[in-house]
Amino acid sequence: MKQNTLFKEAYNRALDAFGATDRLPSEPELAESLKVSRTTVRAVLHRMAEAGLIDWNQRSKRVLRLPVAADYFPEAETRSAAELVERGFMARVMDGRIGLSSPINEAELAREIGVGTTTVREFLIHFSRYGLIEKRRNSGWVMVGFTRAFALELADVREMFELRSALAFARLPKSSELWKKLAALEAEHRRMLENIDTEYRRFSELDERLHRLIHSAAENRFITEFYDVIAMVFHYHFQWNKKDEQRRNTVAVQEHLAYIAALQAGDPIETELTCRRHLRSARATLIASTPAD
Amino acid sequence: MKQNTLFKEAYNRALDAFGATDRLPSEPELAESLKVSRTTVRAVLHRMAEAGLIDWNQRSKRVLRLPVAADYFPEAETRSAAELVERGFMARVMDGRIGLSSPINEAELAREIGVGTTTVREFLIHFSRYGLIEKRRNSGWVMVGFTRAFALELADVREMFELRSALAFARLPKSSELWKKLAALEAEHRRMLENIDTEYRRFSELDERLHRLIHSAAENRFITEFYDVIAMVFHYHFQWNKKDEQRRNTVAVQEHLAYIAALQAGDPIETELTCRRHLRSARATLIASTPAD
DNA sequence: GTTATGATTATTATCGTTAAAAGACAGTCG
DNA sequence: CGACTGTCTTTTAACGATAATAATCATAAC
Repeated sequence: MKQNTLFKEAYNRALDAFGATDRLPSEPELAESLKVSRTTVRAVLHRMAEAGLIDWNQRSKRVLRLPVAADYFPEAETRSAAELVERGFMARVMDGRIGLSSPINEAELAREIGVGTTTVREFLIHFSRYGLIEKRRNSGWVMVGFTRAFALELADVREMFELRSALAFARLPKSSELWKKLAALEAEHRRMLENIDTEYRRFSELDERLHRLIHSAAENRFITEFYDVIAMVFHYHFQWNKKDEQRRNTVAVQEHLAYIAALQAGDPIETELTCRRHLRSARATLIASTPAD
Repeated sequence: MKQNTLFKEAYNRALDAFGATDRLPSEPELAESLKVSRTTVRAVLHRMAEAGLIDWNQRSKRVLRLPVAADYFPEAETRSAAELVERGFMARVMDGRIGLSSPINEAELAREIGVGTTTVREFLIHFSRYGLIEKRRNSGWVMVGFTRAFALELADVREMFELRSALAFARLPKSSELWKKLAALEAEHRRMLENIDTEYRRFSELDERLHRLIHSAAENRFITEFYDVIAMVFHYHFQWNKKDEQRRNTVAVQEHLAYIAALQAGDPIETELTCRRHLRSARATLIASTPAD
């Protein structure tokens, strides 16, 4: 049966929002801020009243006491079956329990993760869009990606898309919101470079934000969505290949800064040059950590 | 419950293969040729024996009589629930019952098509990879594609990919198998042009084969897979927009021939020119039939 | 008269179950 | 001895059922 994880998660977030105010807002307002339906909001309010946190009578929702740690639901109970499957699957990919050409067994995964087979199946169908796993009719799934060929093909498309996006970015009117975001990212890069010895592990997150920002200039859903594939592959790649990480990331931050400067100058030639240079090292890093075919 | 559609379909195909020979091959051989497991082959043989078609005793499978129409299972019973859903959904998109920003109701679709909700759900998850429908959390799906913006974004990526593939094609060594396939397609184009008045409806199929051939030169799974999206959109577009079809297709065949000639000449400049010209008209046709935003 | 509430209805997320189909294994036939 | 068969085990495909959640609608409060 479906677990009320959404309710529990919303309840926890609602507790976080118990601020200075001694009255809670209306149901529709709460629904809006918690991003859930009114039905769930009402369930949350009922529980708060039961727990003696508020005195709830129609429109009046008076705060009786502030929440303490014991009022929160354990975080584990706030994860839907679908999330459990995703985490469980990814963990298995990362630690190698699911490796290249491993067969993937729906029932076994479901049992281990503790969810129904349907949920696992739906996750795999969805995940197959990234091209890393494939299905054989009336038989199981196999991991096919993470080969060198896969990485090369991914890198090729990435370069095509990013170059186009970067040139579109350079052409943006100076009034665009994206320039402000770029400036903010530039500042973050500089801060990171100053403390690179301690900060270099945060690079992969910064990298994703910069590339997504640039891709957003293309205003093309196919390009934007393709970045999901890249992000996933790089995310897992970064988890694997820790060798030389600090040096690689330092170089990458510098490449980013040159790239950002070229964009800000609106110089297409320099943009193309710095973009290519950065993507070339990203490609090399990725390729180096894939098994040879 | 799962229906034995695979068995029925394999049985029908096995009947088709009842040739001159009076003995059927071994189980593993049958399994190989029918592309099913031995389990299914044995079910087929059991049924054939019951129907008096063969005398089956261990390795001996003697043909007693040739199959007649009544021996076949009705075609409707050979379609899996998943296929039913796909056809049912597509039919609804084409005849407009599911239109732009229509909400899509899993339970309702399932009831109408006569399958379980899970099957519909899995189809929708899979189909969502084409970017035409989107899901809202804990709520239904909506049709979002087939807008002008979607068409423009699709056309942009298509041009990027096809240009790259075409240039790769032009660079292929003359020994490549792909040149033979291209020559065969060229001949088909010429034949079609001669009888364009009667043949023009077959163009869309020819178009897909040519473009898939060209894309295959890129040897990139992301490019190849992207053509699935294009093919689907064009397929449905061709179903809708019958206006002016003969004239459009005549022009397109001529553009194809020029494009093919440029490829065969191995001339990159001319390839790019003819490729762009053809894609420009394809884009115009597509855009013209999408609703303005 | 607008916005909020309470009650009701519709729809999704997820599970457990079962027939179909695939796969494994030991024994048998040529 | 190697391929084939019969039997048994494992796994997928698909269904129906139910709690959670969203959506709707009439009424009440401001």
